[in-house]
Amino acid sequence: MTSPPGAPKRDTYRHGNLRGALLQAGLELVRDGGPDAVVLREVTRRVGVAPNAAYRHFADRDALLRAVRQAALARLATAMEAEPVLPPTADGPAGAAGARVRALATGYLHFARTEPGLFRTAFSTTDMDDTGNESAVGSGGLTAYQLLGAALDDLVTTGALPPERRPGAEYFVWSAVHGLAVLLTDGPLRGLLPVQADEAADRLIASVERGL
Amino acid sequence: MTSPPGAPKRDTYRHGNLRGALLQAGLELVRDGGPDAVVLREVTRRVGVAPNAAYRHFADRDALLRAVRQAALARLATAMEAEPVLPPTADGPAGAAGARVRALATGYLHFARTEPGLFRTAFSTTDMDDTGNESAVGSGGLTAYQLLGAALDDLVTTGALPPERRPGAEYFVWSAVHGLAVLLTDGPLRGLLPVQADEAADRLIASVERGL
DNA sequence: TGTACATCAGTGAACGCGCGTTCACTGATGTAC
DNA sequence: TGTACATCAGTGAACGCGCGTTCACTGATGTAC
Repeated sequence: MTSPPGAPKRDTYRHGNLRGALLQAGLELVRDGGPDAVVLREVTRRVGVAPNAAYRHFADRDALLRAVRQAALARLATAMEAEPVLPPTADGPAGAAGARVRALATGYLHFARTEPGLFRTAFSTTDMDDTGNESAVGSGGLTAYQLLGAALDDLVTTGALPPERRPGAEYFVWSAVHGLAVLLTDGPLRGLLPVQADEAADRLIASVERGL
Repeated sequence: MTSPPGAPKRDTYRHGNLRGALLQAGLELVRDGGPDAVVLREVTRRVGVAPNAAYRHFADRDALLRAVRQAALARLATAMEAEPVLPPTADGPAGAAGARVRALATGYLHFARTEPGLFRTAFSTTDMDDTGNESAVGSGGLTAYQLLGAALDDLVTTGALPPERRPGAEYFVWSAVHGLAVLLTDGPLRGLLPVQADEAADRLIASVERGL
């Protein structure tokens, strides 16, 4: 009467939280394998359930993948919030606001490099359910995009950023940081040594501040 | 004795340039569909040849995909070279060098937005055959990365960029431009109207120059 | 407290699909004599 | 110039695979009386 090895034991007929378990398994798969690793049969296999059981909780494979993507986006937001803010380089509230922006950028890059599978999944395209929607928020209740926007607003109110340069500023910051993250994670720069990547990240963040 | 409709006619037993034809078909598929659209059976179908005929010219599906990727990278380099250089904003060689950098960035973004499938394929990851290698060069014989490097060197020799800021500068410029390209093409910013995307691109390029 | 019943989460078997790849082959082409 | 032959590009048929999804089902749970 032993369960098959590696398969999760289950004593009740009902699972209890199958939806959550499927999502969790999806996240694990995605962690090393990216979005394509969300294979319905494999996900149910991991949870120890028949393949079609998933259809009680997700309309189809794509719905499951979307849920996994939202969860990955939420983790990104959480990682950005959690990144420690280093001592400001300048005094006063303006210096603090700058330090906050740097922390967000660092957190973004750190997440991408530590969790490349989750990062790739978070930005894998399917349809238009975007970063700004739904359950993509971090522990603070804001999305990654909203965190950045708020930090840039602070830059303006503290006088560190001229108001006329505020519009569209998030596209610039986001692009630079996202670009490096993608190049390091998935792209031609994936061969860089960690030290080199660190240095590239530092230089990039400095250049971004200068460019704002 | 009519050939099946849509299938390319072939009067000789030998194809003549099957390798080239397969590559061409791969590029067409990739153009709308990205790297996953390189399906060996579909490629041979388009060329009007038995599926296994491809194995005379490519070791396996992945080898074909790699060749397509190199071709896509080459087209990117060509597009960057071909982008017209706008009148410089400053006089002298320094102004010209700046205009050249702007043209490269604009060409990059233009290619990504005009040919999202090719762009995505060019940077789709498989193994370590990188941008800098093999047949990824444009019509001028340089890769995209080399074009950028040369333009940044000119910035230094003309005095527009302090030499101490030259090291690693390509990572910053490349990241910013690549990041916007990815966000617009594949990512959360793909919903932007063309006008908005244009403006974001202009602002980004201005910020990058400021940040250098 | 006990019984009848509706609900609905999970099952088991099956489907059709298109894929990449292998095999032994065929027959046009180019070369050696 | 003519014939024999080796080469090797493309063929035809078949393979095993794992996938997503559908179907009619079973049986534990929770509720109504």
